[in-house]
Amino acid sequence: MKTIELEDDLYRYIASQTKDIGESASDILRRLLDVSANVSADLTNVEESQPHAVDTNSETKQTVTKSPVVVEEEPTPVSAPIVVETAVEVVSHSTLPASIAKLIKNKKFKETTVSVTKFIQILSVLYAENPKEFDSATDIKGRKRIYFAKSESELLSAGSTTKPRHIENTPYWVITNTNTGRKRNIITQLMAEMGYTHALIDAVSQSI
Amino acid sequence: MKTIELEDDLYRYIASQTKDIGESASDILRRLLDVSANVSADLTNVEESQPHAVDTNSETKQTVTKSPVVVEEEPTPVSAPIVVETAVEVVSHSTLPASIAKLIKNKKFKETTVSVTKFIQILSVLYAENPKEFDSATDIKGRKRIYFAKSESELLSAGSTTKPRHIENTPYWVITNTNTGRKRNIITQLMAEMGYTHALIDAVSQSI
DNA sequence: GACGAGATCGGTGGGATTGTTG
DNA sequence: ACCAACAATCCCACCGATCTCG
Repeated sequence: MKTIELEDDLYRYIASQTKDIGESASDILRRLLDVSANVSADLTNVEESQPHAVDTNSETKQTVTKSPVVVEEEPTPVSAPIVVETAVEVVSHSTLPASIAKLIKNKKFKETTVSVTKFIQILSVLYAENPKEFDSATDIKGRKRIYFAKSESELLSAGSTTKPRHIENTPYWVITNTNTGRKRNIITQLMAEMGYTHALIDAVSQSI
Repeated sequence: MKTIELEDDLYRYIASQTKDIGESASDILRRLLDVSANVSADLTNVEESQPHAVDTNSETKQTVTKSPVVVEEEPTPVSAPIVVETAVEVVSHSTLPASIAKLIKNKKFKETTVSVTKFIQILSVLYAENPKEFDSATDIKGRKRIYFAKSESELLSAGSTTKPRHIENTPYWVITNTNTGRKRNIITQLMAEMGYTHALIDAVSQSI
């Protein structure tokens, strides 16, 4: 066995070409490159685990902060009205404000109890505000999963049950199978990389 | 960067497809698979500059071209973001600065809190700066462990739980299971043997 | 691949701390 | 016995995704 390095996007592309569950990198590449296998054994290493440790779960810490940004609450019509679909609620058509500062003050937004919905909306607005910065900040990722991608399949292939969701009015998809604490983390990391101020970042994270 | 394992013959086949001297595995595979590089390359300028994304109406221009991956867009009632295809693309190698002096001033680098990450990056750049000197300096070692080797297994066999890591864009692997102090030591010893000035060595060690 | 959301808890990686050696 | 240098155990914070609950 030999080891080679691949840039992340290339790796994801290759992974996404998996046809059979459990295929190795070699299997996939052989198919793509049309190179037939030689007849020899290939072993797969199994990782062993460590005894576990104490669990301190601090992913969800609540600190109430006031948003430092003073903005008008008036919802500004954005070019594209977005459709919020919920099984429970009645809200169907809403218009997202043009800036996050406004979004998090928006009445409809604040009334939402479903954090995934807020999560997606925040991302949508962040993209609208600055597509380029958003673009380059989407490389944030967890230990195994990637958080953003331009296709559902890319996210699916980097983890199991990631529950990808499309971000409205955006070429991006996000992972959704996370607790609220992690959703806040993702927003925090993303905004930090996009260059937002600490204060605004806090306010937005808090709003989920 | 991601690492994958390939069966030997497949590896040899891919290596044999090298067209330009010094091509990386990614370069070769991109050509063979017809996957273009994404332009992102976050070569964050050393001398600062993160636009504070407060202002909105900036142009929405998409420049990232994607691989053959199918992007499934959800039908939106209104005009979806337009993806402009670009032919231009160059960057494919590492996004690290070319010299340690720059590396330790780099914003992204300084923001990193994980010392292992910085450790690896420093080594990667040191190698890039002077592979030959680096080469001959890698013989430094501890009482039982060796610190550098060209393969993971070599390091594993010279100690228990050494947590070897591959140094990007380099044929080397390093030991990682050390406290920060020792990481500094290793850098210090290495750079000393490579002939760097005391001042620079200090600055770099300090930066971890 | 079809119920969705997300808290809970098992897993893992970082590296300070503690044990070991000359 | 003590000290400095080194090794690697082990605790903690972070991350993933299963599983509970509405």
